[in-house]
Parts: sequence; C-alpha cells; structure tokens
Amino acid sequence: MRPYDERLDHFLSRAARVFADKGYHSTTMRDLAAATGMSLAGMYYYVQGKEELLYRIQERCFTQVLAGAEQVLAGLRGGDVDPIERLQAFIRHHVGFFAAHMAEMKVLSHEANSLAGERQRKVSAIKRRYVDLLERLLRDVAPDDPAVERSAAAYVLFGMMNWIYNWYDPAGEIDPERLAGLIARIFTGGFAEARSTVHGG
Amino acid sequence: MRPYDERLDHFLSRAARVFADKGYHSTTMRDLAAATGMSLAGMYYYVQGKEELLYRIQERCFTQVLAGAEQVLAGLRGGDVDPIERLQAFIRHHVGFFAAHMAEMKVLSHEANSLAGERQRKVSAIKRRYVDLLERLLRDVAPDDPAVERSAAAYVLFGMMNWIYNWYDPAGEIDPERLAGLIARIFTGGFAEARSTVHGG
DNA sequence: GCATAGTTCGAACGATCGTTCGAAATTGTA
DNA sequence: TACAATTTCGAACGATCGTTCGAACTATGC
Repeated sequence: MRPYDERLDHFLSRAARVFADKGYHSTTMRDLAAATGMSLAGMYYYVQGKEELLYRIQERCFTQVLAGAEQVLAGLRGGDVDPIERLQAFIRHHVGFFAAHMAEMKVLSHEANSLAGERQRKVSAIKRRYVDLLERLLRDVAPDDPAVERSAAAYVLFGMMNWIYNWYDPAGEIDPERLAGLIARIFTGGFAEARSTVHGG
Repeated sequence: MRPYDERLDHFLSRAARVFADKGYHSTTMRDLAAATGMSLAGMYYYVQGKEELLYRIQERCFTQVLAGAEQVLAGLRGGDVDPIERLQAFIRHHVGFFAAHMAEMKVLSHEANSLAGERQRKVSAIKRRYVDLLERLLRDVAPDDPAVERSAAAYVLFGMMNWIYNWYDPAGEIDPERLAGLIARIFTGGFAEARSTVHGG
C-alpha cells in the first residue's frame, strides 16, 4: 500500500472519530486539522472537501460491512444450512462489526442524510444491496409472510442493531458477542412468534 | 390559552417539521423565518435563540410521551394485569405517539445530543424517567434477569421503536397500529424466548 | 385621542465557516 | 548536487451564520 493511501486511511479513521463525537455538521475543518495533526489547507490535498470526506468514510465502511456479510453467508451457502442460522450469522456479523468500528458505524447510521446528490445516491445504492440481503434471509425464514411485513421486520431489526451507537459501550459489562446473541435471540424468537401469531397456530 | 401561547405553540410545531426535514444544524434561522412566515428578528420575541428553540421542542414532546405512557399504564395498574400486557401497552403507546408526532419525535431521537449544558441535562432527566419506566415493566416480565441484560433489552426495544423515523411512513401500507403490533409481538415474543434460552428451560 | 404595553421587523454586526492559492518544504531520481 | 514531482501550509477571501438593536406598528384601557 502506497504511503499516500496509508495516510489517507489514517486521516479517514481520525476524522470518523471526530464526526462520531461531535456530529458531522458541528465538526469544523479546523477541528479535523487539530485532531489529525495536519494543517487546515493540507487536508485538501487528500480530500476535495468536507462532504467528500464524509462520503469516503461512509462508502469505505459500508462496503466493508456488505462484503463481510456476504463472505460470512458464503460460508453458509446452500439449502443444507438452517435459514434461521444464516439470519443469526448476519446479525452476529453486523453487531460485531458495529462494535469493532463504532465511530464509522455511528457516522454511517447518524449521518445517513448528510450527503446530497451523487454521493447520496452512491451510498444509498450500497445500502439497498445490504437491505436486500437481509430481506432475502427473512424470506427464507418466513416464506409465507407478505413482502410489506417482511420489509418492515427488516427495518425493525436494523433499528435494534443500529441504535446501539446511542447507548452501547463495547468495553462495558456486555461484550459484543453477548450483545449480538441477545439481539439475535430477541429478533429470531420474536420474529417466529410474530409469524405464528399472525398466520395461524 | 393566551394568543401568545398559541402562536408559540404553532411556531414550535412548524420549526419541528423543518428540523425534522433538514436536520437541526443544517436549518438556519432564516429557513425557520420563511417556514413560519415570521421575520428573522421576530422569532427572537418568542425564543431566546436557536438552541432554546430545539430545547422547547424536545422538552414539550418528551413530557407528552412520558405523561401519556404513565396515564396508559395507570389504567392497567395492579397485580391483576398481565405484565406482558402492560409492556405491550407501553409499546403500543410509544409507537402510536411516534407515528402521530413524527416530526417532533424525529427531532427528539435524532438530535438527542445537539443540546448542551443545562438544557441537555433537563432533557436527559426526562429521558431517564422514561427509560426507568420501561425497565420496571421489563423487571415485572422477567424478574430473574440480571439488571444489565434487562437494561440492554430496554435499549434494544427503544432501537426498534425510535429507528422508525428513518423508514416508516404512517400514511403507507402499514398503519401505525399494525406496526405497533408487529414490534410488540417481535419484542415480547423474542424477549421471552431469550430468557428461556439463557436462563434454562 | 392619548399613553402604555405588547408585538413585529429592516438592517446591520461580529464571528466563524469551508475553501483557495501560491509559496515553501520534502521526497524521489539521476 | 541538480532537477522534478510530491506533499505541506500560512494567510487570506467571500459567504453565511446566529444574534442584536432601535424604530415602527398594533392592540388595549381610559
């Protein structure tokens, strides 16, 4: 990896932490300069501007989550694996990644609408693929559910997982794996329960 | 109600919608002037400044949710009502209120850290009472759960409910009551499942 | 009609923001 | 060492922000 790319990566990570702490709009380029040790003008050698910086952070992080999830599920391919098990693997990966990359994921979750135009569209495209992935998993778990309800259930699950940036401390009493297990059990248990309640049984 | 208070209320509601649409920091006082029909300087007759405006919106809305929840539960008091039923009533009220006051609740959920100092503290105090209320309900449902896990479960539930500002359209295919039912079934079903999985049975 | 309190607003201020630019410093190559 | 490419940065610009101020307008009581 070229030294330029390494410095850019380091810059993105530092910036993500500041964005996560103070929020994107409240963070000034001067804050970022102070946090990264670069000069105010120096940052513009690596990034076109503040909004492109946010975009790079979001794009990089989202691509990693998506690729990671696809890779995890690729190891559990085929009809021989329980659909619920695949769903739980997805949840575990998402929560685990979230806990391991708190700053970036908070920026991804909280600043989802801080981009505009082309950049907004590109990030939304990745998001769509990720949501589709989860919806396919839910379809395998509950093939008879109406699509609307399945879609709503997907967003409810994302709510459980993405909200954690508001309260969760990965270094606290609950380690990431335990949290992932808790969320996975709550959702899969309740999702099955909801089905049996609504669709007979 | 004095005309002054009515105009203030109307002002807060209009401002909440703009904050919900564009975000607090991206909204300028000039945007609010245009959206409310008032002049730029005229708004300062009703509000000390931009941050106090956000505080008034959050404080008013949060007080309403808390009071509403307490009132709903007051109608289900005593040991004669199933704890799960009381929990479901809480969920139904929260989701219903959210759907009926989308703008304010989005501002409440998304701009939770946009206040500082005394105002931040006052809103946090109300939030604490509200979280405590839910945790007591969960304690009645699962008395043997460790407090940490119960607290985490509470935040997981809030995640399911508060995330909806990111995707839910109250005028869409899923009406608020159906969404509330879906969330209530997912959580209560899964919460019970999680308990039986973790604590034997 | 007059005085008082309540309400609105045009115009401007100071502060801070993101960004730019050309020069300086550093690194790589012979 | 000499030269070119890459990388850094001090200083400043124009724009926009939240807020202020005093004057002007309106409603109310006498």
